[in-house]
This record gives sequence, C-alpha cells and structure tokens, in this order.
Amino acid sequence: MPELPDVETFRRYLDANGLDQTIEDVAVYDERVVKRATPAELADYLRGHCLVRTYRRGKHLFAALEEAGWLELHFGMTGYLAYYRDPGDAPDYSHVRFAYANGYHLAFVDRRKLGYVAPVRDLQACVAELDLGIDALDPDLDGPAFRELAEGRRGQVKCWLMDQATMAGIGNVYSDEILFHAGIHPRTPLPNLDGADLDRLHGCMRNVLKTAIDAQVQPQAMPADFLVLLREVDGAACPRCGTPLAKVKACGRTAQYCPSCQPSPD
DNA sequence: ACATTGACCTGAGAGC
DNA sequence: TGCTCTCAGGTCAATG
Repeated sequence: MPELPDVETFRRYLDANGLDQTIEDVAVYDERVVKRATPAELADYLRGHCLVRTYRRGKHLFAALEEAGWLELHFGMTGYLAYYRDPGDAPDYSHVRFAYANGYHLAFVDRRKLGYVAPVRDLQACVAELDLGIDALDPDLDGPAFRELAEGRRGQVKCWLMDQATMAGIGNVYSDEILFHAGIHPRTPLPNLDGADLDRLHGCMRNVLKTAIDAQVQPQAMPADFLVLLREVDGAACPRCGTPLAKVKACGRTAQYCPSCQPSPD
C-alpha cells in the first residue's frame, strides 16, 4: 500500500539509480498499466531521452525528461520500482521495463495492476487534474495551515486525513498510525477537535511520516511503538498500554486502533 | 457535504 | 489437493 513514505522511498531509489541515463527502449507487457497513451506512444515519448529529476506530490511520483515533459508513476496498492542489470533479474509482474543505454533496466512492478505509468506534458495541469492537495510533508503545511484545512469540515477525522484533495499522501495504514500517536479515535468528527488537538495531530502526522521515511519504510526499522508492525497480527496488544487492539470500519476501510488510548467519541 | 458500496485487479489464507 | 470465499486497500463512479 504505497503511501507518502513508500513513494518517497521509491523517489530516492529512482534518484539514486534511474536518472541521467538515456532510455533506449520501453517494453510494455501489460497495457492496462499505461494510462493516457498507448504502449507505442509511451515508448516514442521516452525513447532517446533521460530522466533528470524527480518530484513527488502525495502518492504520485513524477520524473522530468531533460528538455520538456514528465513521466508519472502511480503505485496503486502493490507497485514498486526495480533497477537491475540482467534481464533475468526482472521481478515477476514487471509490466513496464525501461532499458537504459548503460545496460541496466528499470521495471515498474505491480502485482495487482492498480497503479499506472503515464506521460505528462504539463505537470501543473496534471496535478490540477488529479485534484491533489498540498503534500502532507510540504514545509508550508505548518500548524496554522493545517488548522485552516480543517475549518468547516464535518466528516470523520480519518476520512479527512485520507482525502487526497485536502492533503496528499496519507492512506489507510498511515492514517491509523498518525491517529494512534495523537490519541484520537478514527471516527471522531472533525468539529470535535479543538486547536490543541489539531496541533498535536499535525505534529504526529509529520513525525510519523518522517520516521517511516527514515526507516526506509521497513517495519522492523521503525520504533517499537508503531502500529504498522502489528497490522497483520491477530489479537495484537497496544504497544503503549497493552490493551488488545480493535478494528472499526471508517471511510469504508478497516481502521486499527487502541480502545484505551483512542477513546470513542460516542 | 458526507458516507457507503462496488468496480477495478490478483494473490494469500481460510474453510470445507 | 483443490475448490470457493473473503480480504487486502488506492482511486473513481454511482448512490443514499
């Protein structure tokens, strides 16, 4: 489930491995993961060009071509990038493969095919079209700006955190993590939160996202009081107080929380 | 405005 | 073993 920290990790991986090398060819093995172009058009768009820098907005990754235009990468639920030399090392489900002039390859891998690769002529227009709000780690999103985004909103706090048009980058897993650290129940109505609650939520959001990036998104490298470690564990206990963790439906998703640290608003 | 549901996808795991 | 069912959760469209 690539959310902001995952996509930031992919961005750094692409920065380290996939830039400043001429793309000699593009092979598409499943055209359903190519959007806004046919496979042939995508290949024509990229062939002979270099990717020179990257930009991430929420869960969307963009790579600039050297003169004009961008490549968009969206990872859906199961997408990631793989850079390798020997074509035999291509992971399973590598639906799009870029062949570089240096003999290496970059693959867009996505088992469930909910992600996509697409050419982007105009980055600003694309971001507007996707209706992406400010990136959740944008330095401009300080405490006051965060509180302002919450103004006039009436829904549940978890839905609000995951609304990509409000703030881009947070999904199911990290919204649970952020709310746990803030001690706020996922179904709490936004108007129930006062300024201090929102300031605390904002601080936890930044801290959780940065910590996950620093851990390169590896659960075992995250602090022991992170819930991500326990997501798949049945009957897991709260790392803070030992209360058995619970699940509720919120925004049509399964939210994990601690009934003791995150008391119900009802 | 907000919440819910189903569709898109496919593999893992459960239950029979 | 192998079948069927449910679940995972990013995003969009349709509906209440």
